[in-house]
Amino acid sequence: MSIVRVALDVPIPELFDYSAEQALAPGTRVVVPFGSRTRVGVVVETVAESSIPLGRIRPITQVLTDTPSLAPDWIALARFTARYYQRPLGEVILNALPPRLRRPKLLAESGASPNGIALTETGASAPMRGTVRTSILATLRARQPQLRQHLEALGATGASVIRALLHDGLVAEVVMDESAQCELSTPAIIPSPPWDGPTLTDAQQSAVQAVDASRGAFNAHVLFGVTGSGKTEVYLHLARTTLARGESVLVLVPEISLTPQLEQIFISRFSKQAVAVMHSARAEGERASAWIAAQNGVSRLILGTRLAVFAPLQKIGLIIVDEEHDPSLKQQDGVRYSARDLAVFRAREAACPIVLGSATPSLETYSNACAGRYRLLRLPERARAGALLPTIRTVDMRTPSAMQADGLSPVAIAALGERLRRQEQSLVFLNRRGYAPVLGCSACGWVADCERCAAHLVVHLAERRLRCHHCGYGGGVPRACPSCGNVDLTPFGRGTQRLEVALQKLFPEARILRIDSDTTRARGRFTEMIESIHAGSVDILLGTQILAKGHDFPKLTLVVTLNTDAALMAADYRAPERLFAQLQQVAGRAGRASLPGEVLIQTRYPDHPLFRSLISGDYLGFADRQLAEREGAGFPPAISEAVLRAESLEIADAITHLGQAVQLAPQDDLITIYDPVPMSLARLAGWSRAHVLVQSPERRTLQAFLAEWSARLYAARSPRGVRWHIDVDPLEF
DNA sequence: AGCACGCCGACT
DNA sequence: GTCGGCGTGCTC
Repeated sequence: MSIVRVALDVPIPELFDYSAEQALAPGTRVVVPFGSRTRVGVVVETVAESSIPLGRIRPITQVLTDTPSLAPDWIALARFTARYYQRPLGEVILNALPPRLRRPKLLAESGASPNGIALTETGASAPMRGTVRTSILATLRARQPQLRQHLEALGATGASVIRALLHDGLVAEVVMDESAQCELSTPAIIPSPPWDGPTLTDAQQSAVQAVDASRGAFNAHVLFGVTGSGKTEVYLHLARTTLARGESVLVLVPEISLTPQLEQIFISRFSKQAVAVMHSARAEGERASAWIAAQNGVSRLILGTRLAVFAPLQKIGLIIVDEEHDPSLKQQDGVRYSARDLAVFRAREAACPIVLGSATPSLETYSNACAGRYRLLRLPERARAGALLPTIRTVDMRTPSAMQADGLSPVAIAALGERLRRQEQSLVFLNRRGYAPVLGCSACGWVADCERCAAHLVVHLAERRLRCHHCGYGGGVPRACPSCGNVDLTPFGRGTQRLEVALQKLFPEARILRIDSDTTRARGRFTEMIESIHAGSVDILLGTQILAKGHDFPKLTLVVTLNTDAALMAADYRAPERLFAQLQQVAGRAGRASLPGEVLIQTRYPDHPLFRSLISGDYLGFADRQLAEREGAGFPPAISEAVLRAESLEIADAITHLGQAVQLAPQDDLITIYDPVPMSLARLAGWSRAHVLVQSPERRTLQAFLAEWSARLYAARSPRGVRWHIDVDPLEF
C-alpha cells in the first residue's frame, strides 16, 4: 500500500493524499473520490507517509492507463507555472491537458471517434479485426502488458502482426510474438520527403548558422526582421536540422488564424504525420490525438497557439515563438501565463536554443538582447529579390479639408483612385468594427450604454442592432431617445461598416470587400475572402486587425490607416509599443511582390517621433527611447509587476476587499503597493473590477512576496460575492 | 469551485 | 407540518 499525492483542479493550493495498491509514477492520471464527487487527478509523487490522518485517506478509484504518464520535465514545467503565476498546481496541470484527458473515462470509452486506430490483422493465424482508439497507441510502447490485453481483447492469440492505422494514414506495425511480447514500430518520418525550400539569403543563412551553432545548451535568439524578410524560411531550416538530430520542435504562434497557412507550409515541407497542430478551436478528438502523437514521438513538430507551450514533447531540441511580441501569447483568464516566457523556461530546462521572432520585438525581449542575455539576429531586407520595403508617410489631418468624406483625406482618396486606375489593390485599415462606436441623442446627451459593461454599445446598421463588443450583449436600435423622446438619434464616430458605405459612394465602380470578425464569422468565409483577393476580384480591402497578420497579397500596393491617434494618446504605457507593432504589421501588407508599396498614416500628429521611427524603419531606435522612458518612469521591463484583481457586483465591494487584502500583505522595503483602483474597463459582463498594483525592482523579491501574500489570501476566506486572482506580468489595467 | 449540512419563512 | 432560501465549512 502506497500513499500518492494527487493534483486536482480545485482552487485550493494543495495536493491531496490517496492510497494506492502500488507506487504510481509521477504524471499518472488517476480517478479519485473527492467529497461526494469523482474527479481526474494527476499523481505528482508517491510518499511513504502522509500528514493526513490515516482514517481520512481514501483509495484511488482507477488508474488511467490509456496514456503514458507525463514526463518529469513536463511536471517541472507545471510546477514552475504554478509557482510563478501563483496558481494551484492541480489547476495548472489539469488545464494543460486536452479536455478528453481531464474526464474520468478511458479514451477508449469516449465513444466512436474518427481519430481511432484501426487494427487489422496482416498475416497471423487468428482471424482478427477491430478498432482500437488512439489511446492505445500511447500505451503501445511503454506498456507491454496493457498492449497485450488490448490485443487479446480483440482476439489475438499470439504470433500476430497487426497494422495500426492512424486517422491520418500513418501506418504503424505491432508485432506480438509467440510468448505474447509486443513491439510497435513506427515508420521513419524524417528525413523522408525531398527538401524543396528556396535558397537562403546570406542573412537567413547566418541566422540559421548562429542557432545551429548554439545547440546543446540554452541559448535565446531574437530573430528580428520585417514582414517578408523570410523568418519562416529560417524556422523551416532550423526545424529540419532539429528533426534530423532525432529531436522535436515546438513552434508557437499567437493566433489560430495564422496556423492554417503555417500548418500547410510545415506539412508540405515535412509530412502530415510529423506535424501536430494544437489550438483550442480543434475538435476534442483531434486535440487528444495531437497530444498523444506528441507524447509518443509520432509527431515531433508541434505547431500551436499559446496552449501548445504545454505540449508533452519528448527530447525538445528547438523552440520557436513567432510574433513573440504579440499580446495574445498571454492567457487572459484562469492561469494567466505568458506562453513566450514559459517557452523560455522550457528551453532553459531542455538546454536547447529558442528563437523569438518578430519585426517589433517586445521591450522585455529587446532589453534581454541589450543586456547580452539574448542574441539579436537581424534579417535586414526583404528576402524576395526585387521586393522593396513600402514607402511610409503621414497625412496631416489637422487641415480642415482633411476631415471630409467620412474620415478619408483627399490624399488618401487620390491614392485609392490611382490604384483603381492602375488595377492594383488597396487596403484601408480601421481597427474598429461596426457602423459607429456610439449612438447618442444630440438633444439631451443620452448615450446607448451596455447594461453589463462600462462601455458604449456599438451601432451595427446592417443588422439594425446595438452590440456590446466586450460581452456580446445586444439590443435593437431605439426609434427615439429613451430619455427625451427625440427621434433623431445620431451615430457618432466611424466603424468599418460606415467606412464601407463611404468608400462605395466615393468609388461606385470599385469592388470593395470588408473583412472583420463580423463578415468572417461563418466557417470558411475568411479563407474564401483571402482567395478572392488573390484571384484579383477585389479592388479595395477594408478591415480590422484580422487583415494585418501574415497574409501576402502580391497585387496590394497601398495601405491607408485610419483612427491611429486614439492609441497614440492612450494612458497605457504599452500603447506606443503596440501601435508601432500594429502599424509595422499592416504596412508589411503593401508591396510584397515586385510592385512598390505605399503606406499612408492619417494622423493629427504627423511629426510624432513614433511615426518618424516607423517611416525610417528604425524600430530599435524607437525601442531604445521607450526603454529609457520606462526606466525613468519605473515601468517594466525595468521593474517587475503584478496585480491583485477583485471582481464583485458592486465596485465598492471589490475595492473594500482589496483594501483588506493589502492589510494582509507582508512588509518589504523592495515592494511598492499602490491604492486599489477600478480597472480601466471598470465593469465587464456584470462584474465590477478593481485592482491593486504591486511593483518591485527585483523579480525574485516580487515572487517571494506574492507567494506569501497569496498563501495568506487563500487562508483568509474571501467574502461571498467577491472573487479575486493575481495576475503576474499583467497586460491589462 | 462544488456540494453538503443547517437553521428560518410561505405553501400544499 | 415540509420545501427551500443561501450562510458556512470541507474536500486527502
